[in-house]
This record gives sequence, structure tokens and C-alpha cells, in this order.
Amino acid sequence: MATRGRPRSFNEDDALDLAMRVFWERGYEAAGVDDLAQAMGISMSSFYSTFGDKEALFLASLKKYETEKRGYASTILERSEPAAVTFQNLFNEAAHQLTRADQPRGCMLTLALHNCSPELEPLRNHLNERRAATVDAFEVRLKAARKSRELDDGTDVRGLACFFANTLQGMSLQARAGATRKDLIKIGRWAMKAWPCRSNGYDH
Amino acid sequence: MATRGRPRSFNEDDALDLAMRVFWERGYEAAGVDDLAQAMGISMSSFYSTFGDKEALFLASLKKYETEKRGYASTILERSEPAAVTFQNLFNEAAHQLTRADQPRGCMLTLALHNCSPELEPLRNHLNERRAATVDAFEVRLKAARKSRELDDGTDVRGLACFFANTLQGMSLQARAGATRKDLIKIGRWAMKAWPCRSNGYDH
DNA sequence: CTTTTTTGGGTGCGATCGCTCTAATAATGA
DNA sequence: TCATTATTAGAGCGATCGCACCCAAAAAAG
Repeated sequence: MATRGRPRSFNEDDALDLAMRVFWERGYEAAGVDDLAQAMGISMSSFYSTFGDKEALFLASLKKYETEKRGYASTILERSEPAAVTFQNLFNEAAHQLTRADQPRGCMLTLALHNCSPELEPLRNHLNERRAATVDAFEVRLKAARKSRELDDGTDVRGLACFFANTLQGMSLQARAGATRKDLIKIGRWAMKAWPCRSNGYDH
Repeated sequence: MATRGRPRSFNEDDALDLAMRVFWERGYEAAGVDDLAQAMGISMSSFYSTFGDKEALFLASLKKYETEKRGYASTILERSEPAAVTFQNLFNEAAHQLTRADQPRGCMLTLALHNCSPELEPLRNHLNERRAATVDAFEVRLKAARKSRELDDGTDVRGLACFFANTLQGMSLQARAGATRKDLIKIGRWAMKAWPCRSNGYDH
């Protein structure tokens, strides 16, 4: 029942992690399969037999990224704190993650596939859907905050979710362009000043 | 003294405009010289003899973009209005420009060359400098606002300039991902809620 | 007319692209 | 031993890349 034949000489998940980093810092198009295979330390044959093709590897990398590297966002959103604290923590943590010295700067999901050739539009659309999921998650949390009277009844939570997502995505661009962690933290603090209600456990 | 020989059969500036649009919607790498020449309606010989090479054409396109398409920003910044009105107008106008049906969505300068191969880093650094110039312009305007008592003395105008620039750059990503004009206008309104002082000609 | 310059079309260069295939080798289970 | 599977390096596929060059036709000025 155990697999016969010669076993893998490399750890599939480790290799995927290395590929993810290449996609992360170079995007999709600028990451060549040669670069990827070399970064993973495997040959082209192993590359294609294990991961299929470049697009499949990218999607696998993206999935790994969303669970392992962007997981902090879901974690923070699910903690039971005042919503204003939640989003301030989210900005602070994002500022930290987007400027880590041991990782490419900015968010892989946010930065990938904005300028691409027409034949990659399906892939780009898939990325856009994943990006939209972030806004939805914010909206869910803000709706809960409205229900618990942390926000006025009339608050446009969808709009606020878009604004927060917009701020985060901007921070990825800033990080890529060389902004410091302190810069990003300040941006997050400024964004939180837009928080509408001032008497619910959050003080600017 | 007049130029001898056969004159240009195409308008150089019109051709540049068409090239700019290709770079605008495809970025640098995904825009092939064939695509560019075809969009401009000229042959490869005319292409290279007139514009040098792809990079020179891109830089010329970028310059044209900054003066003709992004000029509205400087215009608004230089109008003598309360600073809060100025930035609200800037966001509204940006929301309009970034979602025009007759132009590629988003800002060419903001979106170009974030994910690129290493040999294009010099070009990317140049873009980063141009992007930084926007923040500087915002800071100049906000310093003036602080001097005219529209902002408290202690206001971190650099930070606020970064936050506004961050919001605008995020809006370009949103526009690319399909956000509507109304969405962007709302984002701008939310960003203006962070405006610190509430008694200087601007009411949320 | 001659001279000058641009024109479009074409050919081709060296490089890279994603990807396939081969051939020899190595490591396991049956 | 033998079958099975994974390993490597490498050759090569057709396509595209940016770019150079050539050519004969065309259109202007002298």
C-alpha cells in the first residue's frame, strides 16, 4: 500500500514555499520557470511532474500564501475585541508583516497581476475575486460592530470596509516602493481617525 | 533652412499618445514593441528612428501622462481653497479620472513596475522617485495649511500626506480591480474623515 | 533633375519564454 | 532480482522578445 519506487528527495511543501517567495517578489509574469525551479532546488523534470505547470504552481503558492502568510488577518478579525481595536491591530500587524526583513515586501495577493497581457485575464480575474474576499470579511466584522452598537445604525459599513481595504492595499504599494514600517504604522493610525464613533472603547 | 526630405506622415505627439495608452493599460513589460507600433499605426523602422527604443518611449509616455493626465492634481493643489476642500476635491476628481470609460482604469504611474525582473530595477527606481514626488506636493500644501491655522501646530503633515497618497494609490488598485466611480468617491469621503481639525471651512 | 529623408515590408539576429522529451541513474517495494 | 518510481542534466520544441538592418518606393526641398 505504501508508495513504491524511489521516494521524493525533496519536501514538496518546502519547495512550494520557495516558489511562493519567487512569485511574491517578482509577480507571475516576471517569475520564470527556470528561476522557480532553481529557487526550489529541483530539476525541470521534477518541477513539471510534481507541480503540473507554472500556473498551477502559482495557484498553489497563492493558496499557501493566503493561509500561512495572510492568516493573521482572519485571526485578528475573529478575536473578540472592540471593532475599532480590531482594525487598529490589523493595520499595525499589516505594517509589521508587509515590511519584514525576511520576506518580500508588500502583499503577494495585492500586488500580483495588475498589468498583464490579455491572455492572463482569467488568472487576473481569479486574483480579483480573492482580493474582493478581503473586503467581504471586513464588512462582516463591521456589520457585527454595527449590531453591537459600536457603530451608528446608519453607518455605511460596506463603504468603511472598502476604505479599510483600500488603505491596506495602498500600504502594500508603499512597502514595495520602500516605505518603512513606521511609515505604514502612521498610515494605519491616520486611517483609524476616520472611525466614526468615538465612545466605544477606542481612543485615538 | 526648412527640413529637407520626406516629412513625417504621422503626428509624433498623437503616436506618443497612443503608445501611452498601451503602456497605461498593460504596464511596461507586457507591452510589446509590436503592440506599440501597431497601436501607433507606424512601422518598426519609424518606431525606432523616431522614439529610440522601448524604454525611451516609455519615459516619453510617462512624461506626457504626468503633464496631461495627472495635471489635474497640481491644478487642484494650487487653487486657493481651504486645504480640506482641496483634498476632498482631489479625491473626487481622482475618482472621476481613474474610472473614465475612455481611458484605461487606474493611474499609469501608480500601477507600473511593481513586479518586474531585476534588470528593470533602475527604471523601477525612477518610477518610485516620481511617485514620491506626489507625497512631497501634498506635504507642501499641508504645511501651508498648518501655517494658515487650518491644521494644529502639532499636526504631522508628512504623515497626513503619506496617508492621502496611500489612499489615492489604493484607489488606482481598486479601479483596476473593477471598483465603480461611486466606490472611489466613497473611499475619498472616508479618508477625509481623518482630517484633524473641524472648524476651518470643511464639514464632513 | 538630384538629394535627402521617411515610408512600409521584410528578414534575421541572439536571447528568452514555457514546456517536453530523452537517457542514465538512484532508491524503494514486491 | 526485478519492477516501479523519482532523480539528474541536457537537448530541443515552437513561440515570442527587443532590436537591427536592408530595401525599394514615395515625398519633399534644393
